[in-house]
Amino acid sequence: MYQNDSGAQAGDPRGGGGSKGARRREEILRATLRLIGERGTDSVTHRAVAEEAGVPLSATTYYFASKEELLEQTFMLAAREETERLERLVLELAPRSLTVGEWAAAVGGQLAGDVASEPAKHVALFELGLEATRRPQLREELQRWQDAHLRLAELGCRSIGSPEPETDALVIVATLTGLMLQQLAGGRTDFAEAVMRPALERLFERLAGGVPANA
Amino acid sequence: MYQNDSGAQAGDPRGGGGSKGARRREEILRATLRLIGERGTDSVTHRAVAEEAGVPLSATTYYFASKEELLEQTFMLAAREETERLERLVLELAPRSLTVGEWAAAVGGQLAGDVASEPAKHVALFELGLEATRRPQLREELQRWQDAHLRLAELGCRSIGSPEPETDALVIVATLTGLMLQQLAGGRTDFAEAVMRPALERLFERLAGGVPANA
DNA sequence: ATCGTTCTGGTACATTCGTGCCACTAGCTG
DNA sequence: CAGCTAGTGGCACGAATGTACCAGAACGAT
Repeated sequence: MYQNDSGAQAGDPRGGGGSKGARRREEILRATLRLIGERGTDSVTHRAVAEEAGVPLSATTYYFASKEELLEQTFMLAAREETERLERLVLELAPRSLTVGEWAAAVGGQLAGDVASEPAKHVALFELGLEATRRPQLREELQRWQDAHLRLAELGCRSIGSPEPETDALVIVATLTGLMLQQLAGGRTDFAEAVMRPALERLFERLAGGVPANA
Repeated sequence: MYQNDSGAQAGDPRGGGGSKGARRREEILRATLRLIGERGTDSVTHRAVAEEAGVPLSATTYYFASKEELLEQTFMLAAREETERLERLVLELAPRSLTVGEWAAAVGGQLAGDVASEPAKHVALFELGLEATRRPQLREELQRWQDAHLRLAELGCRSIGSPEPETDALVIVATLTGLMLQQLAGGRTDFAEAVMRPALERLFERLAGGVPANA
């Protein structure tokens, strides 16, 4: 039995990693993610996923005991990847002692770029986040995810000399979440420059202590 | 034919408003909202809605031509009500020239209270917002909704003397959205005091110009 | 080569789904 | 009264769904 053996996935899922079966498993998860983002959670059926992934119907029931499990695992994959990406960004930026304006530009640009280049993935993350509202197991994972975000934001806040890094991290994570949602819902192409950047510049600048971003 | 005649609903839907049929129509919409919030968009089927609303199956197809239309109308009902509620709050607070701390307490308390007392409704709003990502007609309504929020936030910003009310409104709406999402996902009972209030106090205080909230 | 496990791909089935249909009642207009 | 429209409620149908099942391929270990 391969099912329920969720501990076997590759730690490094780039290109050719993982055993043969693990790759197929991941293909299925990615297909699910694409479906959720493009056509909504309703459209996730074993058949639709199988077709999207290019595998026979039974492969989806082989790797995942039920539709519930399929959705859970999809969320965990997406959340893990997203956290890693964010982690890379912050850990790369933090030691450089940037100005607030540079932080805003870097974070905003990266975030808006990510959302714009993979909207389906981010829509799916929100959908799954809401799904987690109702499923205890997903809820736990979601909580871990939120905590990771908070820690990263706190790190950034300390790096710009925030006097209240914990509260500020709370505000920043909430704002970033809200902005991502706005970008997804609004669909404008100039979101990064027209909304995300100015909003973050203003926010970071004020939180840092009132120094104008371009001073 | 009653269908597609979406202009007929009551402007004042308390208790006994609207014609006989309009009340049933609204009952169906509210049942749908409850279902979405408690069991997710997937669980919205004609049969489930009918049972939840206490009407026969055919009533759902009589008042709404399709499942799509049912979801659209549900979103519009929820969005309209939510906007009205927010509008009432801001219009009541704005002329009172409150301090930033009072603003934070009022807005945060109200918002957290609303979310806590009707979590299903707010989950449903987010779900439908995501759905709007894919449906042009819903998207338009969502845009109007966002704009209303922005205008209200801008009004509040001017009332606390923000030097950049437009950008600040952007930040505030995004933050409130993110905080609501956090409250829904986290499920902690002390969210209002432990998270929402301090975050908003800090944010409002900084945006207003750096005066401590309790000064 | 032979065995056991992992994985594959096809098919079958009971259930649930959206929706169309129709006979019927309620309530108003003349 | 008749007649019309809005609204009601039960039922049926074809399509889609989750999932079980099974015969066999692939493949490492002995």
